[in-house]
Amino acid sequence: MAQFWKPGTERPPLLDDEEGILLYSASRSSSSGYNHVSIEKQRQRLPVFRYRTSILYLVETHATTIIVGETGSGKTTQIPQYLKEAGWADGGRVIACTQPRRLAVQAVASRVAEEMGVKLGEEVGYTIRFEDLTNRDLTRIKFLTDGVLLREMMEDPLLTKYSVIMVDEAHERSISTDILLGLLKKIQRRRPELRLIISSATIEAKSMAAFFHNSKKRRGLEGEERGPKTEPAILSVEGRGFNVQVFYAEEPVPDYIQAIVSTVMSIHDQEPMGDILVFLTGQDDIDAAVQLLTEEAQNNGKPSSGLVVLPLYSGLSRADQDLVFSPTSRGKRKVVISTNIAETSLTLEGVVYVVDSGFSKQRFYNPISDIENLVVAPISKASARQRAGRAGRVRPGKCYRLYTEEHFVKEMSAEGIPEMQRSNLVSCVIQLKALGIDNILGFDWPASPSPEAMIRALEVLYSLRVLDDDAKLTSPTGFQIAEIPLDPMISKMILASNQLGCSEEIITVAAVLSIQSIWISARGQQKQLDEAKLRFAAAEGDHVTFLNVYKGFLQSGKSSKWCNKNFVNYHAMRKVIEIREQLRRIALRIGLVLKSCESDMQAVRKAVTAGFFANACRLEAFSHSGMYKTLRSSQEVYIHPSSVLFRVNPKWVIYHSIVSTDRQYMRNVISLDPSWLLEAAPHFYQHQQANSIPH
DNA sequence: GAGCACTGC
Repeated sequence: MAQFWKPGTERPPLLDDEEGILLYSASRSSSSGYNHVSIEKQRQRLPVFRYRTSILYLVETHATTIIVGETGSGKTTQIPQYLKEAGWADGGRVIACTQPRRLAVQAVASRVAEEMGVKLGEEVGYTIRFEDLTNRDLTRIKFLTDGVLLREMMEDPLLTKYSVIMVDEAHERSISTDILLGLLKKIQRRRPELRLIISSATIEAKSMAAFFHNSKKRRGLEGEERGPKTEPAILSVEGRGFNVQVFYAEEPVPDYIQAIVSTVMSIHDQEPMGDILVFLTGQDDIDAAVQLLTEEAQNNGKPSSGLVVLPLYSGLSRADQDLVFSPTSRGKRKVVISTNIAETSLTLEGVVYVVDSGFSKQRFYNPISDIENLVVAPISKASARQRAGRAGRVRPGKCYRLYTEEHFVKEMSAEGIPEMQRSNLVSCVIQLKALGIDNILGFDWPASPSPEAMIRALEVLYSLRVLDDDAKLTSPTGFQIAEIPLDPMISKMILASNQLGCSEEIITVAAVLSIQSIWISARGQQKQLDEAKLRFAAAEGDHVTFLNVYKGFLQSGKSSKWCNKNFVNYHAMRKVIEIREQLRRIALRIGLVLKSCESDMQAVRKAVTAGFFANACRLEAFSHSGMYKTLRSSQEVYIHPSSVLFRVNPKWVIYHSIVSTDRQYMRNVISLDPSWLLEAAPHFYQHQQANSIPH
């Protein structure tokens, strides 16, 4: 059994994306009827209210204000209202507040509309992909995802309609937040009247302030006293979370699944009621832990019989995910074993105990091989605090860390590596180019990506004929591709389909490729899933198989029953329809002609080749193990067993992506004729023609 | 015959 001790008194700051929304709803339900508290009273009770005047003063006098706010401080819902009350939305101007996630945008916007007593979509509105609930003439406070605001910059690079832009959850450091921060800093120089509010966690506040501290004086303002101060202001607002007591393992834990089982069992046996949330890395570990714990609880006789053990990860069906939100019956204790999804994206009420493995799966990008890997790695201190905070939402809680305090203090980094420094930058570079940022290598980022990754992205875009010899966007190809909100290789495939007469089919393929999976994750029902797949399987490969599934879905009248019968994920298919519809509109806007090639799958395969020529592979001549080598760099790769071409092993294939485990597996594969490579990308393959491509 | 942290446009 794992042993813990308590080091002094640590009170983890509680960061949360919902920003007190749940506290509101709790007080509403408890006060319904006799103890009614007016919305105005509720607003005044929030910690942020005490800082109203200071915040307005700082925003008035500083170009950038950094707000450090903890859970339930109310900053997200209140600050935009304070700004509006102070006149920042007068004269047709708009106050913007960005969020990293769609759900948060919707939740916060509807709460603010309710508080202001206005109809959502009028004075208060929101915009997320596929959904614009704003009114050009009426909306004064607008919530949106940071990705949407970036897209808006393509129409209006200086974001002229906004008087104040609040970037919320900036400490999460997503790629779009970082690009946005870099661009907003540039806009500030051109628009001294614009005000920025950056909401951030404690650790990040100083580096954020340093980033926005503009040492260069603005032209025309030297010696003059007008205009806001360029040095950012920092203001801290306390939260409303409960105290969480933190315990560390005495010794390093050799097997964290086993440690989780014993820790959960001892909490269950010794601690008062309250649900347990366990953070693990991925599906495999979670399923193993759920099974072990369930067995343990059954063997352990009566004190443990009240455990309800549930897994939580994004690959679960919607129904299985919803189980973790259903209330437990009296005398039962819920144990949810989760990935990082419960760290920020989903909030579980009723959690009093958190068990933290100290690890998560993180993406790392290798610009040399151009491959992104998922690796189990230690989390940051910030992440550990965030996890602990999940125990203090309803009452004081406890957090059990399955690592030593020494490890926490000495080994764990203060904050995680920003996504920007762990990713392929192709989409990011094209977006900046489209905004007229020519000197990509000299761009002022909150965290600079490696030059290798930048150069690799420029190379890929050059090979796609998106950038010319001077690294400028080509016309029309480069500009058209920048308009399409997808990976540039997919966008290039769409453009090619226009000439090949198969755009109707290719936008379907593009929509399917841009979501996780269209199949139901079928643990334990693998055989049935494989059989279902065979009903749609096409000899050409996975892309054509997707077209068959899509056709079947339409013929069924978009039926969820049909989906379940065929192991197709109904929610994924709804998303495919939405994305496809958006792509259709964009295609028409950029001047493409929508045309079906009917049953000419050669056209479809050629279009795929036009976008993904760099991912072409050849089967090794004497290989019976299905080994392929990439044409570009002679890397050893294999067709993933989930592909319809697994064991079919056509001589030439193109893959959509690589999953690396013990081998490099190609996911989503299509066969091709190698002569198409020269047709699609002569510049890329000419020099290889002599030795590798037959003609 | 094997494996997919999480967002977002």
